[in-house]
Amino acid sequence: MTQAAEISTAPPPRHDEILIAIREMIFTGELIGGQRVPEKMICQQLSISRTPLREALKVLASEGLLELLPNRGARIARLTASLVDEMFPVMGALEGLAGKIACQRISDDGIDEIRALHYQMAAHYKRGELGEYFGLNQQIHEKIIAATGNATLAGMYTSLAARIRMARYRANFSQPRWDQAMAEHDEILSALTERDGPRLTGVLSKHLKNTCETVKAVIAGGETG
Amino acid sequence: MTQAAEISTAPPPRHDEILIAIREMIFTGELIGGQRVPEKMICQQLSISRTPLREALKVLASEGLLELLPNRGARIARLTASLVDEMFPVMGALEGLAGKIACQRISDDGIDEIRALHYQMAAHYKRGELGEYFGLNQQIHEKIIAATGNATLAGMYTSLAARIRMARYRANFSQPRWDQAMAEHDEILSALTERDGPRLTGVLSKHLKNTCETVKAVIAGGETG
DNA sequence: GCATTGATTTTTGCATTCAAAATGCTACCG
DNA sequence: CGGTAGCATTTTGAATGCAAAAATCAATGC
Repeated sequence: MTQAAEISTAPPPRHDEILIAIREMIFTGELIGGQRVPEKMICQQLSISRTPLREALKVLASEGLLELLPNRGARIARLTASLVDEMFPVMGALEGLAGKIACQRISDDGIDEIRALHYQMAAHYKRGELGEYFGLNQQIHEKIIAATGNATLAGMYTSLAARIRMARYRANFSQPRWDQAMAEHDEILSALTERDGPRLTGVLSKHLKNTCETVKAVIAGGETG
Repeated sequence: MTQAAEISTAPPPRHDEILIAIREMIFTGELIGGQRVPEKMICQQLSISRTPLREALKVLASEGLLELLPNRGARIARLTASLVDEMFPVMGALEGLAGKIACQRISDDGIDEIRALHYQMAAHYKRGELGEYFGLNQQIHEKIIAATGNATLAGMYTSLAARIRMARYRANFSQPRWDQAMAEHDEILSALTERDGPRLTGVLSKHLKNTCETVKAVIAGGETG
């Protein structure tokens, strides 16, 4: 085994980094829904040429994060209420499946990790730290999905979650809604601890329905981010 | 309104056609699992340059139909048993959701269309015409998904179905299995006619489990297509 | 005879270039 | 004054060209 083995010391492919960079620009709100994306601008901003950029744009379009208008360039996808109504039932089906499988397969250590994240999140909730709360919240949901050991499921979930993140709905996260969400998370942790698949699936579904309403409220308010 | 309006008389984007062409090459078995895909070869075959081809390859990779090895080109994805075990539960969740929604939303005409497809399929079954059977089978499942009116759901389903189609499992479709599948389809039509969502979901799930076993049998037999 | 090393060839990744479509502007006409 | 036609500019779509990495092959040493 004289070769460098599997550890890739090679420079990372530009194309992937561009993908990540643009996704980040969308999530941070640097690029917002409906906005056109001139290739030249992004090229200068990232110091790359148009070829790898265009490759990344095609992939992002296939993920639904932006739309390509032939001969008229790309624009950031706009999240409509009807799209949200489409996406959340699918999210529900995926998370429901994940809940069921996770209860069967997650290790005790895995549950402990989620519990740790949960209490961290609860602390941020009590201190009113919304940004930190959302970060932990996302991590918990991802951990549950990851606990299924199903990469296909995880990939689809992540893709859908990314499209919803475009809404930046946390801007419309009222205190009552926050209280409710935190209570739902208590239930989630409880169901997971008891490895009660059906209950976890039910709670996740309820949690998701409420999130859906919040997101739609944001969109209806004109903030389509 | 002097412009050409929405009717696109413009030449279709090469990039999309390439995508479709390569997908077709995978489904027809012209490109088989594990096989490397030299850019030059495809370029000559389709009479295009490498730039749009590479854009298409990136998209296909993001769809899971092929994998990109940095600096080492693309290869057709290989369907492993563990991947199939991942994909079918997700398919089940999606089809289950589709069954539920379809029963609520499908029009009577929509049911009639599926019924027509069903009887056509049954005729091919009786005549032992496997290829035609599979074509109709695919159309029926797609119709059920389409009846939900949920494009996000349909897109995810289609993407997963495409990856499974790579297995060309019809090669291993025994007569007993075929009899069983046809019986399941009778049940599917029946549940749909009665608009019995839970029953439809259950039948689709059973149908899918059997398909999963058939696909895995093909893979285990060395034919990874 | 076999393995290893080095040069050659091929292939990939990206930048650049060229052509076509769309956009914006100006001048002209009603 | 408003609208349209024509031209210039900008932007996208695709082909080509160039540099780096990988694969291939030959020669050398053991």
